[in-house]
Amino acid sequence: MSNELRFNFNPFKEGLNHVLGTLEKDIMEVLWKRGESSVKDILDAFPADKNISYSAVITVTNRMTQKGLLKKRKMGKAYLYNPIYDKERFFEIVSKKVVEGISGFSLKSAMVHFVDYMSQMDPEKIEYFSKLIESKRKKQAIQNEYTGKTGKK
Amino acid sequence: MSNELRFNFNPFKEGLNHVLGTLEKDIMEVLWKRGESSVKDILDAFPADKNISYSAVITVTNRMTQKGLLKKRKMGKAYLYNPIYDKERFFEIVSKKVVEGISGFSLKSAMVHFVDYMSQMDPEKIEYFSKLIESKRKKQAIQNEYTGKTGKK
DNA sequence: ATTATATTCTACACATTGTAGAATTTGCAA
DNA sequence: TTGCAAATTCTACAATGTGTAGAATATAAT
Repeated sequence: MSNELRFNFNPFKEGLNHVLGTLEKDIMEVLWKRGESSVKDILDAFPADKNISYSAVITVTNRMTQKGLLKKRKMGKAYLYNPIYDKERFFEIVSKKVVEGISGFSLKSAMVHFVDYMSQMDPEKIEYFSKLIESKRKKQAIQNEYTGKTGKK
Repeated sequence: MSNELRFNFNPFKEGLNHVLGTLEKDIMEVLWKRGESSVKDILDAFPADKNISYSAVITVTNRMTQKGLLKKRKMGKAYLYNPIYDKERFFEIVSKKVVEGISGFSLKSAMVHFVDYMSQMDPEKIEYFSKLIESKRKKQAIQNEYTGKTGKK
């Protein structure tokens, strides 16, 4: 069984909802905040006005477990759920996969729009990015000296 | 009625299937190749071994029309379908939206992985990219001289 | 052993995509 | 002008993903 994390990216949503459904997102956020939690814990953590059944939560946490988002372990009579990836790592994984995907889809467009996007941001952002690239280029240049290669991987 | 193009991006597929279903993709490719075509034209353009019904194609072309991918016009007794965006433009639109999405999702990760991705490519690619950025920075610097602003939008 | 509580099972709703049969419409040709 | 071939529309089912929850069942702790 492949346990690799699978997801879709919806460009028309925001934040975690790019990748997760509404309830999935709520659950994920509770787990990241509280750490390992039972279904009851999760329900208790929801705002009082959020009316959602025990069953609904359990169904979704189990689906998330199958999807490779959560792991669970039995503790007493209940299961405790915990994210497989912490929040940073999760964003990391999604970013990587989407960036690779969109780069493979159309590298040139991706580059152009990426720069466009950044140019609307702080100059700091673009600065940081420039530095990232320069350091990468230097690394490559050094490697090429050693290997005599062209840099193509 | 909002006619804006809507799509999901599946990072685990390839090429057009990042964004389109299998049949949708086949249809789109026929239309980009042949230009305006009837359902029959599309069916004829499919490889002989591809067994797909007239109804199936018509259903999907109509759904694609609703989704903002195709437009249709009546010609004789049949409808002719045509992509709203040519292939370049389509890739353009998808790239832009996904890049904006993933940048908003996690700019720093996006930057890092974007550079990583390119560093596995030709040095030319990274070079091109560096230039894009530098020219953008210069443009901004000039603008700032005029406006006295910080560059923040 | 009882019981509160947690799980499992099942199921329905909606959205997207693939698929296609049946019924109906329609344009053109004779 | 009418009849037929061809095209459309209508309807429907399957699979997948997500939200939702009731009913039945299992189980741990007292």
